[in-house]
Amino acid sequence: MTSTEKTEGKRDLSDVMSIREMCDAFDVTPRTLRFYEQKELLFPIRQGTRRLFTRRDRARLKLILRGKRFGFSLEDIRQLLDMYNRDPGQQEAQLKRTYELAQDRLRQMEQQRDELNEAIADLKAQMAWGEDMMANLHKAAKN
Amino acid sequence: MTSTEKTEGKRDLSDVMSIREMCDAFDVTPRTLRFYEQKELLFPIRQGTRRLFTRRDRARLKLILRGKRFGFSLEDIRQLLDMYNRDPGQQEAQLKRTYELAQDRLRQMEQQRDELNEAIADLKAQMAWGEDMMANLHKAAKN
DNA sequence: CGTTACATTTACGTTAACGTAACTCTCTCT
DNA sequence: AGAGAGAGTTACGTTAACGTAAATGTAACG
Repeated sequence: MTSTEKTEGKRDLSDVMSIREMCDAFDVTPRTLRFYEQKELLFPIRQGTRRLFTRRDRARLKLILRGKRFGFSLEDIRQLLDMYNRDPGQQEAQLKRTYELAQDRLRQMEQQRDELNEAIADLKAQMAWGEDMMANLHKAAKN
Repeated sequence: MTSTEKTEGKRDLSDVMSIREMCDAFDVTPRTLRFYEQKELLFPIRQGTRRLFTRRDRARLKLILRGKRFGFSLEDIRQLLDMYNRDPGQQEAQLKRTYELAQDRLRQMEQQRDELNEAIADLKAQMAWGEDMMANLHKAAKN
């Protein structure tokens, strides 16, 4: 008991970051961290009124930011994160579900990329047309 | 005068579409057309209270929808459209300006595509990792 | 003339992810 | 004790492109 209290106490008090340290470390604003807490994406402990972000919070934040880069919404991310910390039993089904979500997202992203490529090609074509127009305008001006 | 009135009258009354015809032809909702009118992207004439969309409106709508595919905002599109119908004189500067905007947009789109490709690659890597996890879970279950 | 079928106007609602006041609280330094 | 630095809370603001509801109009059909 005493040893457990001691080690946990050590972990909680030493391996902890203030809101500003978090902002500097992850390049986010305080507002963002508070927002994520409100959305139940992070659960910093409180020292009086101050937030103290644990190792666990930092791990979650890393995943959150990665998820955002993948284009997942915060709500999607919250659900995924929840799955991994609830019911530490049936890991398999959860992993599978995550994998499927990732597959869906991957398909969306690839389709989006394809559409973007199409649009890029179209726009390039239009621009070539525009170059012609400009060239002709110059010729017309010379005549 | 009389001939002008006659021809213009013919054009305006025959070559004109109702709001529903427009919706069917361009696959948009009435709300969208009214919204575009309010935003000064379209200028349908009025028969009493009804809107009548002219050939010119249809041409503009085509450009609007194309612009949207390119990711331009309606406000951007309005400005571009305005340039082409105002001051039919200095076409050159306007064309150049449009061309530059298109170039900017093109760069944005290409960058966006690149970022998307990066994210896709990352996500694929993560998924491969997920597959490993699942495989290991199965092995662990068998032992 | 009643009803059906569209059209129109007006104006508030939606969504995501924070930004931005405005004000309070708590320390710490001097 | 005064002052300034940071943290915290509350709550409204932002942006784009329409959606949607409510009330009203009007044209044609039977």
